[in-house]
Amino acid sequence: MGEAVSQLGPLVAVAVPLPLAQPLTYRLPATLAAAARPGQAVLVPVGRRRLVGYLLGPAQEVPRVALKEVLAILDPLPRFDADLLAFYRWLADYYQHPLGEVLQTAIPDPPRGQQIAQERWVALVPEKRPDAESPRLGPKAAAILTFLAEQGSCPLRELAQEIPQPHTVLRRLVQKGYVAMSARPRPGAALITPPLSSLAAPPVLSADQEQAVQAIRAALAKGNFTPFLLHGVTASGKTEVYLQAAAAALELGRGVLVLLPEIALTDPVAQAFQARFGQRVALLHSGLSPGARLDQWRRLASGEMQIVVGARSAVFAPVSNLGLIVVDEEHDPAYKNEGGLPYQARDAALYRGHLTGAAVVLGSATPAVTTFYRAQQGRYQYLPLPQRVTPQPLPQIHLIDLRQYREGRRQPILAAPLRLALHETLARGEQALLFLNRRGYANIYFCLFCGHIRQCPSCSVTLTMHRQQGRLRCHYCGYQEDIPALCPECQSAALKHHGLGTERLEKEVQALFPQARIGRLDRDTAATARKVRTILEELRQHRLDLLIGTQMITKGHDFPQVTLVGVVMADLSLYFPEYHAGERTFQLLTQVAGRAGRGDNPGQVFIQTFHPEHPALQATLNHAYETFYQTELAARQELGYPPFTRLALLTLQSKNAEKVAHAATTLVRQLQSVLTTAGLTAHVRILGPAPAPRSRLKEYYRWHILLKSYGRQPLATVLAALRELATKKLGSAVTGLLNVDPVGME
DNA sequence: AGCACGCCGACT
DNA sequence: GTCGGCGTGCTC
Repeated sequence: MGEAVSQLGPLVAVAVPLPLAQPLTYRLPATLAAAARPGQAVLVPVGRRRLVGYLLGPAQEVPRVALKEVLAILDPLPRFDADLLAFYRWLADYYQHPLGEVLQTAIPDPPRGQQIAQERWVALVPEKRPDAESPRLGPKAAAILTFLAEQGSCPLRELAQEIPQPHTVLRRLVQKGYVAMSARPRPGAALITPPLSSLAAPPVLSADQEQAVQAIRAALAKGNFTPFLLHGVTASGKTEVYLQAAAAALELGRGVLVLLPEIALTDPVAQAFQARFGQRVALLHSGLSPGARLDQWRRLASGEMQIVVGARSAVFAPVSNLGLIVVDEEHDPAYKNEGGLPYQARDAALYRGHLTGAAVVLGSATPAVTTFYRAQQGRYQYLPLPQRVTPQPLPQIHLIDLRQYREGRRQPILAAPLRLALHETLARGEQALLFLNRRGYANIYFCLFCGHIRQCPSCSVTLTMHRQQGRLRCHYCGYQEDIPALCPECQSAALKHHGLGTERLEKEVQALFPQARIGRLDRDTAATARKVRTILEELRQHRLDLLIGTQMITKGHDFPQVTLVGVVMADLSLYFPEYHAGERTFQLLTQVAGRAGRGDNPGQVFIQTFHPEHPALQATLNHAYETFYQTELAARQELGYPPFTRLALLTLQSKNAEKVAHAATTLVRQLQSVLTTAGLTAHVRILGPAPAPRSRLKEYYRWHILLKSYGRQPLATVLAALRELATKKLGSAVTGLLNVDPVGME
């Protein structure tokens, strides 16, 4: 990144991974001054701890604070330059998160959480054991001593996992001399180099592709921020446009950032980039160790590699002289990070492009409503790719109204038309996919006698029955128990299950088609990426006739012999607690439907639903993106949802039910008065407080406050005030989580 | 986020 | 007098 020699004085600002609004100030010892550069990882003392922080720049003396010294520079190569820092600062501001935590999320070296260069260890002092003479010890003190006697010395962290909140007691044990505390360094991570591959030549472009490439080329030549929407149906050749745009950027000496919703070494887009550009491509995939990830960063930052391909966190990568950003499948919800820093990688990519004057290409067959709206407004250049580059027609889609296919009093899992189509497909020796977005056997287990429904003890959800494992499991916190033989409430044996998951679907379909070779792909059968590949490979080699699966099957590559796709229950995703459940359903179904007929034989898609009239389903039926978009946009306007408003969702949580409820009510009142004083009552609406859809999760009671804002600035004002209120006035037992531009409402 | 300090009720 | 639970406040 060609860092100029910095003029760092004796005082420096360092961002540390703590929820602090401001960086901390340190003295730079003379021995380090010459080597110090902004962006370097440094080791600093914070309280009694030592943390890895990042050097931001020069600082002023802090009144009434005795400054400590930077202990070491951990790596001479800066992790970021001034441009990247500006981007990180914007993220911190936009998502209302401390800069130190943004850096922690963005930069690979401290991989996660509090990566402390040294950790505190505890051990018994051998010559000093409590005996009959000693004062009596409490149960917690005794537990600590027993634990240490068994474990020998161990990190304080491990002790705290076993014995919660040991600090007060430990302090006294140390004072008495029974326990000793010390600091030990942590081991580092090894470096791994990525594989190389031979380079492929570009194919000839269609007229539409050519036009798209020319438009992007023109933007690159100007060097201004230019956003594009590349709207192309499945198999319309988006990847080739990305590749040639990347080649154009490289010719101009500019770097390329490619984001994919998920990434594995086998990802077709990732492979295409490697095949075309070889060693110039850094792959940031989930399988990399922290050390290997850092190695890729170094090569990018030094300019040795000019292209990075990765999942959402690659948006933070230090590409030098960034000129082109590609966000493939820009509508995909995987771009939204939940937990930690809840950022939207696609939105962040747009802002990064704005900062560095890059062309930003958002590609999708089913663009997010928000994205398409901006293209319609002329804020993004619209690049349509309406033709498939392969000769196959789009698959024929049938909606099955489940209400019309009851058989007596029973509702069959597969209605007659789908059963028939499956039968014919299998008889022809072709393959089929069945999609059901819920795993397990059944999702409710209850007592016919007293009505008791098995629920998770820590969450307000029903337990899902997993019959093969003989367990009831919570899909939110991982709690599990044996399937009870008798009702735990009334001891009755009249226990019954209800609802449908992939495990039961597999069993029922196998009973219908005893000869068929059936596979299942969900998180139960394919916990690892390798297992996913194995199952998909079996399908490709036609060692399976039928594959049943959750969303995981929507993301595979081409399966030329799959000619039938069945969606078993489209309604599952239609009624999620999300303002864009309709959009998600449309995107999901279009993607699933695209799995049918990728080879020589035409494809058929059957979608089972109780609501065939729903606009999202009608639009899927007719391959009518724009019709769907118009309906959805009108609904969003009516209800005041994005793109017409900006949302921020505040979740308050606590193990104490009364305290959260009280804190939520108080906070809403305070926010209302903030609105009134700021004169923003017309611009921002506060909805709630209301119990969250999952009102209890992992033992926490949860309340929601939703902010709806017309315009970006009013929301920023309120969020700044909110941060102030939330850090001071929530009460100790209540924590607040802020999600700017939330996707789900869970 | 940790981690320390200090207040206060419970118990020897 | 200790022990230990819990709330409060700080970290350069």
